[in-house]
Amino acid sequence: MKKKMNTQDAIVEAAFTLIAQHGLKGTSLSMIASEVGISKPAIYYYFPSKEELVDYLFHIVFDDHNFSEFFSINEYTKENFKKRLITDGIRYFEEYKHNSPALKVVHEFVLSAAQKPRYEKKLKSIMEQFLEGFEALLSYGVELGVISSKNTKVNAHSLALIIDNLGNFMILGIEMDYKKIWETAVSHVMKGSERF
Amino acid sequence: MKKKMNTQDAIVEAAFTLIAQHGLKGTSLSMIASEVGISKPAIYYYFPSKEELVDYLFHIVFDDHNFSEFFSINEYTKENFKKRLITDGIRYFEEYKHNSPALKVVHEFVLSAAQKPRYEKKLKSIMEQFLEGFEALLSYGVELGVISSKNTKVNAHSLALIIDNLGNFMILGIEMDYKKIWETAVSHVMKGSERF
Amino acid sequence: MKKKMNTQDAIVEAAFTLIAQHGLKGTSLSMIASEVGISKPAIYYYFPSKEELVDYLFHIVFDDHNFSEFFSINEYTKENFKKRLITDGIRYFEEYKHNSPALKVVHEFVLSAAQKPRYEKKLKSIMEQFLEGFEALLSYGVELGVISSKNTKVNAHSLALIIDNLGNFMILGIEMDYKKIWETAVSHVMKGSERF
Amino acid sequence: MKKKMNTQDAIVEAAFTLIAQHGLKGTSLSMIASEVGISKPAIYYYFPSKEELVDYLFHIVFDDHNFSEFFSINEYTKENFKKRLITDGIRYFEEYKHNSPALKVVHEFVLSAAQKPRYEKKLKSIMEQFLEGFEALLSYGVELGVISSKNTKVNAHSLALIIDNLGNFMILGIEMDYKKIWETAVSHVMKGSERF
DNA sequence: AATGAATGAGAATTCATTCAT
DNA sequence: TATGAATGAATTCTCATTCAT
Repeated sequence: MKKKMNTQDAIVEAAFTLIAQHGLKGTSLSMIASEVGISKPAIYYYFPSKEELVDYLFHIVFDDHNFSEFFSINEYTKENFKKRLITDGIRYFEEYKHNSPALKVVHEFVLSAAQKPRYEKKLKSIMEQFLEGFEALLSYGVELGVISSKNTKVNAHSLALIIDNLGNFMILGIEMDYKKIWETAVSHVMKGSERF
Repeated sequence: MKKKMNTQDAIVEAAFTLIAQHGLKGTSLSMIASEVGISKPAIYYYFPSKEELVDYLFHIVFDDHNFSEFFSINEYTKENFKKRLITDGIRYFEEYKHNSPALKVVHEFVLSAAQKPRYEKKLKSIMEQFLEGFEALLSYGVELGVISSKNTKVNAHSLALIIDNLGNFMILGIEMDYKKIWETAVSHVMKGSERF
Repeated sequence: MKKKMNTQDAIVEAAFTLIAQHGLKGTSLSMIASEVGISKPAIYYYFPSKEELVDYLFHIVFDDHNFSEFFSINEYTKENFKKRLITDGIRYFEEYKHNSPALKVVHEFVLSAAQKPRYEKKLKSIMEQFLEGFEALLSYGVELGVISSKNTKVNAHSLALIIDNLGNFMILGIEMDYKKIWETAVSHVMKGSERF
Repeated sequence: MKKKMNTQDAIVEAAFTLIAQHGLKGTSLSMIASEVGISKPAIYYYFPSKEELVDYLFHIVFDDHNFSEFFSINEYTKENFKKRLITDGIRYFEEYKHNSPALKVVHEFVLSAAQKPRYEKKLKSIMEQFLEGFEALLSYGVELGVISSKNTKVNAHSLALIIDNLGNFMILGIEMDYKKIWETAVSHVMKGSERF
């Protein structure tokens, strides 16, 4: 399957793996080159600089890591809403369990965002997109009459905060009843749950 | 008060500020030395290596950043429980607003934990302590009769996940109704909130 | 006319322009290739190495930049000698004003001559040719009876030194009364000027 | 004599020698370091970058290479003016014969001036200073009554052009009657020489 | 007639660290 | 309690060149 990757893909993959292991600054072009089995300058044939290689990874990661990738709003119905929201969420953070390098790399980007204004903007917008995804989903739930109409925004953000951090805690290997936590969080936003 | 800091403290403080700005790997001893106004080798008089300096910072950060620093369980009463939990929580993540270097450094450590097993363990235990803090607090609430007796652990973890991530989102400057989200989360764990 | 230059000429022209701008060592084959719009190895189809390309430029430059190109001895007469010498000289250094890349490249070669014995010889012979050109011209003037018969060689060299350096100063953009200086120099070698 | 130079001076000297031989771009820090017998980073202890090292050389060269270094106007009298001007001039370009690296480095700077605006300005001002030096000297000669009062500026510039280029031709090793040329040039500007 | 892919050598620079003083 | 001087190893990146196609 992996048989004969082209060099560019091999560079990208090696970069992912190594950055996941050693961090953005901790990964040098030498490391990548020797992982791929090519010479250092060969990388420059595909990417004009380390920065641009990292940018490329950034886009790959976040293009795969958006809300709609995990929660397809159009498949939600009145009947399946709660169940679907629960299972989609579980699917989302379960990915962390498999410890895909991409997810650790996301972490690296979050970190470096604090230092690189360019990333900060992009990352912020991705996060906001994520929040808006939940808002839209809950709004749709309100339309369907299955979601409490009060505080949609606050509820959406709460769900986003929880599910995002569940992944973070998972990476650290902290034991929690992830599914139960998520189920509870979802239940709180379902109709009949509001009392305040 | 700050007048004549001793060199060691000056090094530590400079290291904090710089790591917050440039990251762990992005901060060199040169930078620290010139920030403090001493020579590079002077740092070696106080710390045998960069690694040990970082270790020292690590301990400082996490000794100040523990649960009981923000939530003093013994001041909670049946009457003030909810209010207190809300205000203590707000106080916790409000600190992020002031953007204290220490908090950005925590982030750096979280990140580097993925790469340094030594940190990983320590960090994990700190996180778990944080979770246990919430568990203990909620258990005390159950005793006092103000907290739902069901799913104490799940509720405690939910609170921890939310409050921790509220800080993360704040660092990125994402606009949310932070207080409302926290109030809602607290309300969900108060007695009378349980229905499922 | 220039419409469809062949690749070789395009390489040469690009090389000229770029060397004039960035110097001999500051101009890489990559730069030339991308200026021409071809691939780097394509240059190797026309020139076996950078060195040989530079050699080629060297010859082009100095074949165009010889004495007789500017001073056609056979058009000088007793009557027009002074005037002609003045106007030909002006024409010579005025070319510097137009800042032709070729002239900056000459400079580069002069410089690199100090480092490359191969160029040194060639350059020296070109300079000597230039000096001999003036000697021949003045000798002819002596024959015609318009030029002081004393010190012909010294006078010729003086003229050569002045006219050559006028160009150098022009490149630097130093303001001088170039024409007056040249006129005065020419006058000094005309008959009747000698007194010592 | 050379016994125990300090490292900085050794770096500067090595840089001079090597730049004279291989040019500005052709001289690497590695070369300098190994010539001095130190490690590459040691150079960075003394100079923050190659550029600043070159700047330093630039200043050294031109501080030693100014008009008043060679022509001390206050030692010129009515009686010794011509003789003095001739001998000072000879002393000036004779220095080229000894082929001091500094002079070849000047050449390098002249060349690179075309590419580096920062150098261009500096170099231009040095050249202009040189021209003004001759103007001032000739003006003084006019005051003393030994120099033709006509065209002082043009005469000064002519002398400057000749003496400067005599050095250039000397570097190339072109044979000329340098002294005679200079003597003739000086004679032309002395009183009694004017006729036009 | 030209290119895509790759490389070895070497450039400038930075870093953590050492050691005599 | 510090520093001046120095270093080995590493970093990103560029360059002239090669070669199969």
